[in-house]
Amino acid sequence: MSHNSELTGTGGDRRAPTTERRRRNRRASDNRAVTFKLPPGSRTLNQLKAACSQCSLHELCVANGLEIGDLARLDQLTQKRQRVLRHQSLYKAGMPFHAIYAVRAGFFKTEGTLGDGREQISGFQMAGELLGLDGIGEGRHLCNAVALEDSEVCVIPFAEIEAMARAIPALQQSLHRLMSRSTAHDHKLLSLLGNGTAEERVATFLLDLSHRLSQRGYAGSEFVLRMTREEIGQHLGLTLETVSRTLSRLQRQGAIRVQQRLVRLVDMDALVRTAPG
Amino acid sequence: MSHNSELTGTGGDRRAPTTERRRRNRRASDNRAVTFKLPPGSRTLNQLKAACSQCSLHELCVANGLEIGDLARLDQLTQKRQRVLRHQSLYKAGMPFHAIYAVRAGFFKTEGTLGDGREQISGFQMAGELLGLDGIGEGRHLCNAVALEDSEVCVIPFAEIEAMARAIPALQQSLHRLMSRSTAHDHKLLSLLGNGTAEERVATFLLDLSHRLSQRGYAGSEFVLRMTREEIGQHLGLTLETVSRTLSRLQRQGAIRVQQRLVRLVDMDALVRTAPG
DNA sequence: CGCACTTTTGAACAGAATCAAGTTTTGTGG
DNA sequence: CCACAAAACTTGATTCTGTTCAAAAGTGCG
Repeated sequence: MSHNSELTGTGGDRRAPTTERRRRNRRASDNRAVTFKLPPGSRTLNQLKAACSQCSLHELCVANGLEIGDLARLDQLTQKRQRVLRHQSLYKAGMPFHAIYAVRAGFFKTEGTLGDGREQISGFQMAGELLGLDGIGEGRHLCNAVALEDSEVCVIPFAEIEAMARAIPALQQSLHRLMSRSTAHDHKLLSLLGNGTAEERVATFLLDLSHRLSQRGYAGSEFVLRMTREEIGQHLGLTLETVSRTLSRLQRQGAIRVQQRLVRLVDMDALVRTAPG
Repeated sequence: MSHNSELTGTGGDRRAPTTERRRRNRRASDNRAVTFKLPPGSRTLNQLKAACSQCSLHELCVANGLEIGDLARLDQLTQKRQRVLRHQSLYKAGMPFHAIYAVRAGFFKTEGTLGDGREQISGFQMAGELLGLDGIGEGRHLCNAVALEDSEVCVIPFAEIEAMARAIPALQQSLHRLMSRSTAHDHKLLSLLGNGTAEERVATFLLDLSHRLSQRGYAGSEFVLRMTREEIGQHLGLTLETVSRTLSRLQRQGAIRVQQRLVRLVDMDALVRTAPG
């Protein structure tokens, strides 16, 4: 598949390959957020598809646990969509915080900068995951959310979902659960960066991706990495060379099979044994 | 004050130095959570002192932003106190999650274990800070919360504060703000562990402590570390030897003055220059 | 006073970073 | 469709920061 376009999840093995998507120019500097105008007529259809009640990611996202009636109310909030082209930012550090975002399709990274050149990628977000939670506290975003492929998000105005959460206990709980899980995920990552060897970090990273892809119905044992070696390194606290070497080593050990961005987890048990915990 | 039950904050420079606190036996294995029976008669007084509306940490904690009437309602929730002796656990990984906790006095660490010996301390919590947020997602605690000195917490039943947050928007917002800030703090730490040298990590750690102590009315330029070098290392992803060496180096450079647990930040600017970001 | 714990410091070692070169892949424009 | 340029990836050699191993000194408490 040359460049597959369709706002694919991440696996590439769920939807059939589709017609080529036209590539927009995407220079590294060209990262304004862009909202697409939909062609006239498509609006209604899109709204239908868009509703939480119709969304296939339903039970992974904020809608989890809601009754049918409440789902309909949530639909009102999540009408607004925003497309973000590859290498463009959904939001940037310093921008005022108004909304959180649920990834509908595509793949994001959230990166913080350390003043000098160094950057840390706090996480990668795929379909059904939330973006922007760290902006609540200060009323402005603290990191850049950049699409790694052409993507689409649901825009969820935060004040409004807060209001709705007051009326719908299940929504409130869902929101809290997601925030808490994101914290738990961060703590695991902290532990990994604090204690893990390069091999443990990479193995854990692959298993985490695999797990999240499985949850979304993609094959967990073979997938395409949406990020570069450098970005993996910025996430795991390693250099791109070390990431590359470690992937090669895991391959030599027979745990995985790597070919550029394509990864196959050949010996899952070996990976699990390699990962700590 | 025989066994210091004077649950001191953390500075040690706010209250006058007192008579030696009698050490309870504090074997590593002796870490059950213990709720003290208060001496008869003291109950009423304590409840009064205990109320959020009377609490000096008021604006740092969940009560922040509440109006006087709502504060009174919150007081109903936060009646329950729990003392935790040094080296005992407030909760442990795996225990069912029912409540979050606000540190009223004392000092905690939250540590996760990696199966093998390795441990990561995700954070240190001082007066006014929340404990247990990472348990919401799974309904059970994911780490151990251990008191580093005799401490006291407010027990906040989570289902009840959720209910109250539905009724009091300011409380809801306060809760969300605290969760978000904890995430933001984690992300900064991630960045530090991913990119920072030992010197940058230790300098940043000292500045963070200093800042939080200042917020609480303690001197930010001189304080007593409540944790061992090993615990600092488990937090920053360093060995205790490296922590010790780094503190010595910072002292040689004239940035700080260290004498066992006592730290004085002599040249704050130098520290800030050393810390990244 | 003695014992356990904590801290400091030194010396040797190891894992990842850095520096460097070469290859493959991808994208662009003719 | 091809050629060229840029980006991404791999691999090797060397360097360096922090770890490990080890010993000794300081501190606190019974």
